[in-house]
Amino acid sequence: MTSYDVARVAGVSQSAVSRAFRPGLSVSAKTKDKVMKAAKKLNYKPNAIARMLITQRSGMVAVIISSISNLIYPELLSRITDQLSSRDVRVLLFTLDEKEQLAELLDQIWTFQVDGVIALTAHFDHEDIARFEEHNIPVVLYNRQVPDHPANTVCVDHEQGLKQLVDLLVAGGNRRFLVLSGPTESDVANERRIIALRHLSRHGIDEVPVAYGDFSYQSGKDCFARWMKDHDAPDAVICSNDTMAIGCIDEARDGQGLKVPEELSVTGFDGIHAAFWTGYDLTTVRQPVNQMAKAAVDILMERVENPTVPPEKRVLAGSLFKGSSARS
Amino acid sequence: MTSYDVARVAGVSQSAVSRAFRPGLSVSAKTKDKVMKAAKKLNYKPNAIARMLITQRSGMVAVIISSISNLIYPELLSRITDQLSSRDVRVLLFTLDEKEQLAELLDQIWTFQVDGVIALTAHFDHEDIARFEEHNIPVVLYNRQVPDHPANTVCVDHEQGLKQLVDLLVAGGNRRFLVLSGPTESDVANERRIIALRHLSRHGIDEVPVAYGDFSYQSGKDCFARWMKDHDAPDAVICSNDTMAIGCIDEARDGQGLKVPEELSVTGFDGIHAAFWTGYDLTTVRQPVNQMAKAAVDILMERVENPTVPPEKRVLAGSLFKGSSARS
DNA sequence: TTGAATAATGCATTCGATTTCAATTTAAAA
DNA sequence: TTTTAAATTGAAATCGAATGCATTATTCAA
Repeated sequence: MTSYDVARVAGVSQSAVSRAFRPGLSVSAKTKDKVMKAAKKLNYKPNAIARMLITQRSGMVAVIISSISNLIYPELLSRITDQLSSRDVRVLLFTLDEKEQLAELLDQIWTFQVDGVIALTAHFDHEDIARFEEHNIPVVLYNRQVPDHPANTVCVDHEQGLKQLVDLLVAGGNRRFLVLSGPTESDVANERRIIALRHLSRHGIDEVPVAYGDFSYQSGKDCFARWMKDHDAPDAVICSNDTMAIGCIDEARDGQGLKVPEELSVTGFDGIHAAFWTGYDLTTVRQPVNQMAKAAVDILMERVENPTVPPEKRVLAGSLFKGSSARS
Repeated sequence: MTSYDVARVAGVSQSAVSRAFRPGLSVSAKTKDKVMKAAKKLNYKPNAIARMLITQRSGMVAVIISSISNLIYPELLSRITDQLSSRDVRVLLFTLDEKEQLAELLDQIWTFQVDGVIALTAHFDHEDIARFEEHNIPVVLYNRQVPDHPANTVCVDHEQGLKQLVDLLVAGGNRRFLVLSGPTESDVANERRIIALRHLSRHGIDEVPVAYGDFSYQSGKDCFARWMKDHDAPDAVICSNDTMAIGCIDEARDGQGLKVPEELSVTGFDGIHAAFWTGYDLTTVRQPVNQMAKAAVDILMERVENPTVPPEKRVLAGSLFKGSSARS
């Protein structure tokens, strides 16, 4: 079923059919009506691919996601998809586990002529961003900054969130800290670690030890277990994300026989669903996922409409959730 | 950068460029080499959209997902995406929360000319399947059967998995059961409930009470709490999925002060990551997500290549995981 | 060396809609 | 009723690659 078929049945030209289906174009009510009737009869729907080819707009946005197992991403992905689809834009989903796959992935993205990209991934440096600029494809990064390169970014306010978190822990009497960080390759991990250490230092708490995991539950468990082999238990463990914090709590309780929070405070970051399960009831900083998804889509689509709009970094405040996993 | 540009630089025809980029077509090594050199120089990549238009193949598969918050889906989605991308097929992601949005979603799918559909959703009846057949778009359903309508399906073997689970519980001395089911609108919930009840009955255990939730953590908690208001604690709760089971355990421990598994056995179904966290260590039936994702993609792509292949239902065995959430 | 069979190549058409431009119709103003 | 401006309309070009067909170049056997 093509627009020509509809045109024949409706007794108008093919151009008229096309115009009838695009809003705001010059068609008389009578013609439009004839076209729509014929279209309904033939069950005609305009072919999106032909439209993409001629308009040079695909109506698709690539969403690139690493480690979907990080539980913050499913919800984020869902929200982003909803936001985009309310603007009549589709999501082309790419997963990216290894940095090595990036080159191939970028080729795919060019050939598919996506209108824009939302990157929920760490495997993206300023060179990659530059390549998108060459192709005039706007990109929005999530919780990620590229040093020395202005880029569209949506970030949770780590500074503000971690300040509140650290203040709360110190006020609760915690003095001997351990920071359980994500890997040093991760900007988010580095930022969270450095900021947490800085705020501790402002309370006069220095030389705080750091153990490194990979954001996973298992690494939270293992890192804490390894630490406890050679050290006394700290008062509090500040984890880079909720998943590690949950691993740490499980290890503390079941592996080390420590009571949380009586003998050990544990905090997370993100506000994943599981953090609020009563078995954990994590003290954590919640990312405003809805607003962040909306912000990412808003920023992106504004640049899609108008490519000359300069890059923007939008920082959204997180909210401290006072659970029962930490003395406070 | 179009194939014409490359053709000019390489000193060949546009057809030659096209042929150089498609495998198995008749081009001499010399021509191919000239084309590739020119393509590299111009940084040319074939335009996927133009290709779609002429070949009538989009190289995209629609994945429709409801309730991404069901923790089995993120992993599944990730596996499916990997499987598809290894076949050089992209994922167009759609979320579908309300049945009402389905009509609009289907329109989108037609216009985008996807090569196939993988449906991780309950909102799909045989009428919808029939419409896909009309459009010659193959569909694979996940853990879902459409009565009286042959359809491509990948299912975990509920029968076998639940038999093992029930046998284990009975062998462990559990006699007084409660079934915590997902909603009756859900086929999966119905199947799991009915099969569990049947197997209990084979052990002479009849008239087992059922409470209904909606697969969510909160509903697991709430249902169990509500049940305990008017009843004595059962020996064991068989839940329709892991998330409800986790909710049930949290309510049992923190709300009702019951020891799991000493005073209450709780089992789940699915094998989500959180089920294996030591805080829960759920006895559950694990879906072989990798194989199921692969099976779904295999079945789908076979029908994409050859639309006359008849529908197939593939049932994969789950594996019983004996955690410490149930006496056994 | 010749002829037949095969491989390589280019021309021109095609996919299905959008859009410019010129022609025509309609509406409004005089 | 005539003139002018505005709104509709259709013809034709366009987006960028794939491909059937006819032509030319190559290979191999005789």
